[in-house]
Amino acid sequence: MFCVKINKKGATMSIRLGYACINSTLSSHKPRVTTNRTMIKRTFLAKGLPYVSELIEKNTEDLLKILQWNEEHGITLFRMSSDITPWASKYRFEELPGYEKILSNFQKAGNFALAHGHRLSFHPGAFCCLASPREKVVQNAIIDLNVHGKIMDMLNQPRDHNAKINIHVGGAYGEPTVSIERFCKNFDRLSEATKTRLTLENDDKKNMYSVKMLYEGAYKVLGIPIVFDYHHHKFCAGGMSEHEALEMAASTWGNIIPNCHYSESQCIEKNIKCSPTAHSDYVYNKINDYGLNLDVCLEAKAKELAVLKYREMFENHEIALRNVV
DNA sequence: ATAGGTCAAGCGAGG
DNA sequence: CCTCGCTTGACCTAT
Repeated sequence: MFCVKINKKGATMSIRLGYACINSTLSSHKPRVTTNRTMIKRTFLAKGLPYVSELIEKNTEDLLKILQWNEEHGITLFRMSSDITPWASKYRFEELPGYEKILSNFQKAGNFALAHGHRLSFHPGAFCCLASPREKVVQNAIIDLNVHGKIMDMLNQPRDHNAKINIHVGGAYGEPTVSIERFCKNFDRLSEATKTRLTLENDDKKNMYSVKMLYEGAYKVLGIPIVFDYHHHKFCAGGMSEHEALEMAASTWGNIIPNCHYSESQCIEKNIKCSPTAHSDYVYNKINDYGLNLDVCLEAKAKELAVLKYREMFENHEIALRNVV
């Protein structure tokens, strides 16, 4: 079924664009506006929770500022940075001296998002391996994921995949079928706040997880929706075309708008030798939605500027054309 | 103020 | 064996 969204100007569009973690415009302001204040281990050990609390208070204040900037620029899809709460797997938020303020900041930001129809998400790090054969690694992954679930709760976000916490399976260990079974077993150990929001993304390495493998190994077992990454699919297609893989991923979302990632290769953009999986600053091609209604997070180094540029290249142009016709 | 080296965690790919 | 890439450049010290 084809759904059409109407934006404020009354134009039709079937892709909502967003970006990840950093607003480059605001982070170059003085004083800078960022949610990415963090610290190295030595500083964490030396300064402890009071300093952590101080940074999180600033980060959470700035989250609201970024969302306000997004609202002013018509961007309603945003992936939050896990750096917003540095070292959060090592303490409980309630232990922080500024906890009340932090909770309040989170609530303000989350309520702003709800009030203006913004969709927020997380993408916890590559170190988060729920499929690991090593129990200690799994325990760390569970703690880290549950921190993200807790933050989504503090943000008053729904306990469903609108407020997604997206990860990769984390490792195939040469036996992907066995490893994704282990992933499913460990999924049960997560908190409700996390389980209800968790999604899985296809990998960019051919010995890891394609959309089809995620579908068979995790969606059919647990109902976990699949985030389709256009760029990754090029390196791990699992025998499917882009269209087929996107359709399959989109079918896992029920009544929630499917979330996708889109990026392009830096070596092509810059005409240099580099890893083909490294991301470009901007994106240059029109994203094919194959007639689906999608939320697409641009993974481009220029961040929000890449969203604005994409719109200039494609959406404004289309609107202009439509007005002519 | 800025440059340069360094930085929690896991895994897989490539040299 | 080492480095890179990944959710992301930011932190910290010396100058």
